[in-house]
Amino acid sequence: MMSSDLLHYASYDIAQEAKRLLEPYLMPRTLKAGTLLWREGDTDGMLVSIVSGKVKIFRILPDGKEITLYIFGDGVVFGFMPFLDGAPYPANAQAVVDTDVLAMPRSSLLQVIKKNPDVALILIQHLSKRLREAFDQIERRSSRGTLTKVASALLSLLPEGHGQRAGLIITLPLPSRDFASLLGITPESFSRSITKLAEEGTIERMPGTNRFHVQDIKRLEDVANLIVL
Amino acid sequence: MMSSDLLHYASYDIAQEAKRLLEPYLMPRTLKAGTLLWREGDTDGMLVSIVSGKVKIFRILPDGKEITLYIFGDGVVFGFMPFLDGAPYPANAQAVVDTDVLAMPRSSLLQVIKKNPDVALILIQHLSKRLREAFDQIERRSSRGTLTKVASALLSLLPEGHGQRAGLIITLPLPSRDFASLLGITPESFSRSITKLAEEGTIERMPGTNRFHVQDIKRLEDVANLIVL
DNA sequence: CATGACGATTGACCTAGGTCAATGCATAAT
DNA sequence: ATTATGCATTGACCTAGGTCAATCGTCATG
Repeated sequence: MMSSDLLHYASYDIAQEAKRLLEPYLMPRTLKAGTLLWREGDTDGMLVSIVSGKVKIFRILPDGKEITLYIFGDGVVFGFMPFLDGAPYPANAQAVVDTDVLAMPRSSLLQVIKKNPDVALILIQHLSKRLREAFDQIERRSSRGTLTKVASALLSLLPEGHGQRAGLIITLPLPSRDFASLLGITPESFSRSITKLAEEGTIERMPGTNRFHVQDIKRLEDVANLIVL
Repeated sequence: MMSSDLLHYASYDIAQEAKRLLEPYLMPRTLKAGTLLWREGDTDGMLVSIVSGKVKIFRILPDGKEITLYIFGDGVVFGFMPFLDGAPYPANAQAVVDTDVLAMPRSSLLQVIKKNPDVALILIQHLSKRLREAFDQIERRSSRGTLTKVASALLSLLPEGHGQRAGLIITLPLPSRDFASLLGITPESFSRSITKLAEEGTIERMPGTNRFHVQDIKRLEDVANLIVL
């Protein structure tokens, strides 16, 4: 089963704890939209904690297409992989909007780990989480049916307890083009799926915004779960 | 760029070191082909080191299709994720052939980690490796062109220094059906790609075996690299 | 207001590859 | 030897969805 953390915000204590430990070494820095933090293959980089903004982790295929692995949002800590196993960054990182971060150079991180082994445990948990998310990505990209992908993606964006909340409004945290890429589909396909959902009354577009009003959440869940018949 | 470790054998010191540390706690066990080591969602399991055999890590989609995430071979250590972050196993594990393993129950692993923090570092390296491989999977499944996938998969199975070795023989380590699933394609598509490669003289079938003779390695590399023109 | 620019949307088209079904080819079982 | 079983292969078919191109909105700029 997919846990469907499509967008990544730091949820809980792990990130907090990590930040507390690392704080003394973190340096504030502002990244203009479009800035590359590092490229796939780079061996030198930094550990980053996002204060506000969004960073996209992606790969470029030989034919030039890019595939988005993650979109990281406020509070997420990342960029530590090369420190852990010595191998280069496995993907590119780019700020998709103006982004404020706290950053720490390679050397400092190694110091901290030596001094405080607990940091290692925290990193392990981060890695585990990433790995689980990667599995979800694989599943997402392998399962067929764009409609399904879109529906489940929308569901994952619903605010907290969607028991029968009044405000069943979904806000895309990204331009739909980028969102589509995160789902491994084209913007056109994304749009078509939205149109289909709108036509059958499951959701309603809110023109001029990246928002949708959910009319029939039960139906949306059905579509997401591939209930064929 | 993909590192293309399609099949996973323990390559280097990490696994050795891990095994040395864990040895006292490991119990030999034999798994008949088809045995499930654990299911996705299980919270209780074990850490496993393969002595001989193969284990498939896979997920089942809601529609019943299964997607193969890894095939682990001799020497690989795996199954530790739930211990690290407390969450359940993210996928199923099944022996695909009769397999001899050394296994360690959950409780023991926790003890060892407490006693010897270095183990944590080793686990980190394992996790990093897995994560990188997962990215490769994502890339593999996202890139289009079955021919490309098959060609690069075959290349990754070539024995060591394929400078201009005499024996350019590729042996599929799995029935082609399973191999196809690892590539995220159907057995039929796999077969078709092989046929195409054979027709153009790039490889030659060796009937009755899971083997192929590579005639034109340069060409094979070109195909793998998507060199369109 | 007019113009441009950028993204979302829609339509028309086309193809890669999944599905289903038939056939072949081996080894295993009787 | 003969049948049975299981997988690989091939063929025919069909569709999801990628690609390309045209249109439409919306917002920013002069």
